[in-house]
Amino acid sequence: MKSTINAKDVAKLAGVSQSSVSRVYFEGAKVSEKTRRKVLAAAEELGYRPNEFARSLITNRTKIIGLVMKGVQNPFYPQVLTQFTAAFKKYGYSVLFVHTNNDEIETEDVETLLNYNVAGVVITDATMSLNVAESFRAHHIPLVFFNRKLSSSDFYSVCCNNLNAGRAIAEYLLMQGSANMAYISGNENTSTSLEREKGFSEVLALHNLEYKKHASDYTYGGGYATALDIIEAGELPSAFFVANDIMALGVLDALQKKGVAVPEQVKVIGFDNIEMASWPGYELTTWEQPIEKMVKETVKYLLSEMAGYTGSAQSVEVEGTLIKRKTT
Amino acid sequence: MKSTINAKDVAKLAGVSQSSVSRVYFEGAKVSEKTRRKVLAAAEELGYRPNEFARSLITNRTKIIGLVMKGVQNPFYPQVLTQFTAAFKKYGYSVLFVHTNNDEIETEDVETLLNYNVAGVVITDATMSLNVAESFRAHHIPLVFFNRKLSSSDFYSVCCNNLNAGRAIAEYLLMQGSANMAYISGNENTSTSLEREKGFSEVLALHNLEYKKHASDYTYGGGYATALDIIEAGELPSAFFVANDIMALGVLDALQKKGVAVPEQVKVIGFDNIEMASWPGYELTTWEQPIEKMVKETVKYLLSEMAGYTGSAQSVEVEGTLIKRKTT
DNA sequence: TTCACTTTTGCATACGTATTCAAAATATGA
DNA sequence: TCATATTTTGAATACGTATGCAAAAGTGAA
Repeated sequence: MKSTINAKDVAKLAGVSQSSVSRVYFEGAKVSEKTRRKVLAAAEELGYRPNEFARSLITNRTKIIGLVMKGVQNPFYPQVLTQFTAAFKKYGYSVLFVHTNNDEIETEDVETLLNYNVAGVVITDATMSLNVAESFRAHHIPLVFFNRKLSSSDFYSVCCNNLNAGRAIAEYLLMQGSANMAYISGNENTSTSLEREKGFSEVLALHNLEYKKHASDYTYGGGYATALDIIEAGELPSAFFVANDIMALGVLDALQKKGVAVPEQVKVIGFDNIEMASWPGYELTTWEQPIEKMVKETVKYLLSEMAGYTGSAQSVEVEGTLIKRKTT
Repeated sequence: MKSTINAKDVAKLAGVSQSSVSRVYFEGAKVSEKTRRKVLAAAEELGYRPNEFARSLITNRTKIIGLVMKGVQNPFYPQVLTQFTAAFKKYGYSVLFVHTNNDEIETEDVETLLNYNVAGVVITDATMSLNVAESFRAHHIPLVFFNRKLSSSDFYSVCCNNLNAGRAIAEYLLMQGSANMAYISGNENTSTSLEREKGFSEVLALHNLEYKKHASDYTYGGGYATALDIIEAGELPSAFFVANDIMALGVLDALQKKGVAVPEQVKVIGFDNIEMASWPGYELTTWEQPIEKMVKETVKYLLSEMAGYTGSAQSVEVEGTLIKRKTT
């Protein structure tokens, strides 16, 4: 089998010109039904597939989306990854996966994205300096911050409505009769953690209630250690709002270890609704992030920007839902 | 900023030919130190980066590795994904992520990999028909099955030594005084589940011991349901060997729900050593798969095949380690 | 200096596709 | 039927790079 069958080969066999072959494979080009059939038959016979690199070279466009991710320890993100790949596949786009250890995407990875001239970029977990974000803009590469906002917010971002979620959670806990609450935060420089807290504190303030804030880091270990500290300091509240599920699981395990009854002594509510939250061992009440919708919004924007770049910025917020289980 | 600065632009500014610019960026080409400096200075000034697509078009090679994955619900695999991206990055390769829902990779995804003329392919979770695997061979694209073996084993595979692991686990449980054991399998057509069982049963047979096999599916829910069935049928053994950790966690939760004491009444041992196995709520004894080594072996093979294709097949088995915790 | 030899450079070309433009084919209308 | 409008086609070219080949530049010995 010859490894490189090109449009010219197909053209010869089909008895048409290379241009016609090209047109058959180019979305929206005009070809008569007759030549289309001839070309497809010849292509089938030869096992022809258009060379993506030649295409990209001449169109200066690609069908590759760069997806930047950091925290794969949190099961929420792998799920995001697969949903994105599935969603993009529908439109013929493939995903170039970029993993960063640091919070901020490394220059090397930025170069990769630029070298491959990706059609668009999704940043999930990680952050990106303003400089770098601007350089994508200069190249007219659309960019979406997924579940994060850049402080200078003239970039597009898609989030769950964290403010409303925080409010609803506070109201729910109040309704359940909790008065002495605590918030266990994620990494403190993330917009998600800050906004969840903001909504939460707003509502408590309306009821003239104080709450204690404990800084943590969005990891299981962090949640576990933080809860242990709180218990040992004798500062147990009547309810914990934990900034994400994986931390909340750590909190639950710490409570269990210390023999604190959930939800009788302490209520716990998480955020994300990862699969593990529904496990019989946990049955965690939580706030569901509507991943499908968020992904859909992201893809919609990227597709429209790829069709015609505007660089428009917006902060899209999708509403989530409270999932009541056994920890409240 | 002009979006497309090419080698000719750099050449003009540096006062050399386009070929010289090309040679500066081509690994192993000969350029004098003087022109190299001139070119790099000019490139820096213009913000030049070589166009990957033009490169790939002419060299007929790429720096893209296709990574095919199915089960992201099992935390083992996201970890594998990040380790691969990190390892490949060192050598300048990027990862094209392909997610498949079915066990077998879909034709559409195969086409994607071929269209992008990937330099190599890693199949982790999924399987691939012999036909498809052969077509990669026909294109001289090296292929590694990671943690899986194809039945017709003339393709390269890298696994943990599952046979030895199964043996060691049986011996360990025997030493702990268990006699009446049960194996909870993963998907039954996977080489991993079969080989783990084979080693396990070998050793038990040597001691003239029977064991009960329960078919399950490598998911938490599967482990949970299977264990519940066993308990309700009154068939509780003195020890469970569970084919992976995520299932073992389900088993532990089922046992806890039914008030079965672990390890007093039943011992449980898993496989993989995912992060959650070490959580205080579980403390699962398990078998550690040496991911780093497995990844390293895979990358080593792919790099050598990319340097010069041989299509050689081998079944590499890396030894794992028993991690003793509180469930045995 | 001259000559032989090695290294470096530039020219020209090729990779496989999309796209412009003019020519050819086809459809339309009277 | 012919003349005109419309659609389809093919030839030629461009995209940005790598590379074979020959010319140029550099090196070293005598």
